[in-house]
Amino acid sequence: MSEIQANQVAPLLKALADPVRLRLMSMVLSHEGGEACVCDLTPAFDLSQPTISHHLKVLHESGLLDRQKRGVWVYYQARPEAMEAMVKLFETVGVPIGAGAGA
Amino acid sequence: MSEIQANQVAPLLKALADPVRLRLMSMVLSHEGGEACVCDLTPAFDLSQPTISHHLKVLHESGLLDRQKRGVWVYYQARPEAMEAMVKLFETVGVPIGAGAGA
DNA sequence: CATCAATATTGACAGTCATCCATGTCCATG
DNA sequence: CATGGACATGGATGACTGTCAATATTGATG
Repeated sequence: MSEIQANQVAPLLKALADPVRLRLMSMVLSHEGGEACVCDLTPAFDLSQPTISHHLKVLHESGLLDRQKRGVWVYYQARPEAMEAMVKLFETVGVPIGAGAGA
Repeated sequence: MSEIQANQVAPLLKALADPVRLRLMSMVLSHEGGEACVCDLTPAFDLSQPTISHHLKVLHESGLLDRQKRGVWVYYQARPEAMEAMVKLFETVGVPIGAGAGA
């Protein structure tokens, strides 16, 4: 792995290397339609709304989540490459995605 | 993905979420015998020896690398689970491991 | 236009991190 | 036992991060 590649991959891993952001990704991926409104995500955490907004921004700016505003609500959806990476990651660590067949 | 799982996986990703540590893992994995001496690794970076030692410690303590002292030299080798995870990760981002057939 | 609800932004703060220099530890060897 | 080389540890420091409270922005609705 070249230095250049390392410098490209590391920020993506950094974006995922947080329990809250991992769970956010997981929730978006497993949510109906592959997308979730902020209002679906925020209540699942014991964190303030700005904090969740911050984490979603990190995931968005690192290219893992797409943003889409619909009316007053904002929907986030995993980008295809992110989805592939997350699925492989979850596979590796034994996390079920859609069904409940984890190790 | 449960909160517990997220709390388990995040530290592993955090350990990998650094360009230097990614390259260290890659170098150890692709090195002959799947192991590398610190003296093999340090010269590849423009960093001080203590800094490399620190990164190796992080990888070791997160369970990704095993340590083995042989005489004056210390050899690091990837643990099997780490190897699997890294291979999948490299697959996902298009990094060749042994041969040179990357995208 | 005034108000309310959903989300983002700003500013602040404590904690963590990557890095270095200096030094310590351990082992081989003369 | 003294020396030198390989590696680790400790301490310091500047940069970044996760979090919150307060506030701004935007869209729907009366």
